[in-house]
Formats: sequence, structure tokens, C-alpha cells
Amino acid sequence: MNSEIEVLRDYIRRHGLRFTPEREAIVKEIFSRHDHFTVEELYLSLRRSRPISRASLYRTIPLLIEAGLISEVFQDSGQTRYEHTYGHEQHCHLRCQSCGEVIEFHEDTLEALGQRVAGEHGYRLNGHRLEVLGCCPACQDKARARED
Amino acid sequence: MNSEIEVLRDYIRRHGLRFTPEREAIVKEIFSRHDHFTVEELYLSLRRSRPISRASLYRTIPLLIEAGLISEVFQDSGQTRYEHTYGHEQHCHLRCQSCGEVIEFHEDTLEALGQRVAGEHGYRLNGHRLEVLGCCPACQDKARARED
DNA sequence: GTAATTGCAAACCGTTTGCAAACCG
DNA sequence: CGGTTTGCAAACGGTTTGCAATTAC
Repeated sequence: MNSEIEVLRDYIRRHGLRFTPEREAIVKEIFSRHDHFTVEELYLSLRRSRPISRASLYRTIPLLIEAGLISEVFQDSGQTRYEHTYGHEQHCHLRCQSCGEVIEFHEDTLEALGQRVAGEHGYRLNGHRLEVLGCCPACQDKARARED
Repeated sequence: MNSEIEVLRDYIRRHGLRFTPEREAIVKEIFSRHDHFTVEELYLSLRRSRPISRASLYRTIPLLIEAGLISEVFQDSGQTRYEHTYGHEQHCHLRCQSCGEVIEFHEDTLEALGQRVAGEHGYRLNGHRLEVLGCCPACQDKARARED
């Protein structure tokens, strides 16, 4: 259990870095959440249990991405939203461009598609990101109401 | 010909806005390029032929997106990159996360996939965005060299 | 002991905004 | 003419960075 911590320890060991309480707390907090979080949201919830600076967060995020624990999901009015991806199947996002609602869904065929496209160009595949963009039922209703 | 200008005129007429030389120049410049541009790049190239302010660009971009002429492609170290999409088939991007190289490719099956997923959740479909992320041959070589 | 990490505050930089002048329809 | 758009410059806000103190190994 807590295998995400092991992944972090491994990554840190292999790169000659230091395993700090801050980094441990960040990873634990991230893996206790199940949402698309911003750095600010992460900062506020971590702050409730321990002191930490935003700078440490901003410096830790790229490291966690490198280690394969989290990834960027999308931009949300200027802020980057992340999710923990380690231990999860890849999934895609259906997003309402009007209210920002996000629905996740799986699509098995994309893995093979990614492999094929990457292979055709000699790329090493890291992953893929599919967003289906649209307008959710509620926002369609609102738009309709506005036109009357 | 110049149908992107017609699209803009239509959009402007329908919304009670004004057709200005600035907007015309912006659209012309965008459709003469065939790359993934940032606002700053657009600003610099427009500036070569006429005076324009960054503010006008930043205010015009959302309008062109609304009108269906351009779309955001991805974030590139903090800046948003756009491309003109009107009159083009939807396409996907294979991107090297190390050097930023982008290769475009078509994938017909995604349209149907988008339709299906949107339909299943009552969404009106606007489009989709697929990025395949990886590491290009050149950057793989560099990484390998670094490890020796 | 020594190099890595932290926290703080200031710097950065892409983007947004208030306002007065210019301009489209 | 009236409401929209422009340019300017200042403000904004998320992210990065320099630096001195602290800490992991």
C-alpha cells in the first residue's frame, strides 16, 4: 500500500534527490483527493494540516509529473488543473465549455491509436489526452432561455 | 474566396458588432499563417505592416473562437497557442514533450467517438482535441547521450 | 559536511481592464 | 449621433526565482 510514496522514493533515489516531509505530504494529499485540482486548491487543503509554501508546491509538481504520478488535465481560466494518474487507467474528458463540468470516460482504442501514431514517427509514447468539448444539457437550456 | 472574412462579417452582423480594419487585418494575418501561433507572435507579425495594440488582439481572439474561425491548440510554457480551424478538417497533434515539436495527423474515428460520448450525456458536441504525447527521435538520442 | 530543499518576498509575464479618444453604422 | 472599438497604461494573478536558513543523507 501507499505505493505512490514508493514510486516517489524510487524516483528520488534514482535522481539523487532528497525525500522530505513536504514532498511526502504533498503526494499523500494529492492521492487522497479524487478531483482535478489546482495548485491553489492543493495549497489550501495542505495548509489545514501543516505549514507549507506555495513555492514548494510549484517546485514539486514538475517532479511528480516526471515521476509519472500526476499529469496536467487542462487549463481552467488561467489555472492548470492536475489529476493523479499513477495506478489509474488512462481516461478521457468530456467537458462543457460553458460551465466547465467534466465527465470522465474510458476509450480503449486510444491506447492502440497512440502506439500506432507514435511508432509511425519514431516517437516514444508517453500518453495521450483526449478532450471532447461541448455544451451540457443545463447550459443548452440556459442558452435557449436567453434567446427568448 | 476570403470566406473567413465573410464568416467574420456574418458573425459581426448577427451580433450587432462592428466590422473594423483591425479585425479584418487580424483575420487576414491569421489565415495567411499555417502554424500554431501565440498572441505575441501574431502581434509582432501584424506590427510589421500596421500599428495595432496587444489589447485589440486579446479582445479579438475570443470573438474569432466564438465565430468558429480559430481554436486553442495547447499551452506552450504559459502561452496559449492557436490555429485557424475554419475550412479545415479536424486533426490531432502528436507532440514531443521535450522539444515541443508537433506533428499533425488525421483520425476519422474520433468524430464518431465524440458524437457517441456527447450523445450519451446529452451534450451538444462542439469538437474534440486529441494530443498524443511522447518523445521525438532526436530528444530520445539526446537523453541517451546524457546518460553516458 | 555538503548539496538539496524550504519559505519568503520580489520578480515575471501573459492576459485583462478602466478610461478617454476614435470610429462604425 | 450613440454605442462599439481602439490604444494606452496600469492592474491582475498564476507561476518562477534569488537568497539565506534549514535539513536529508
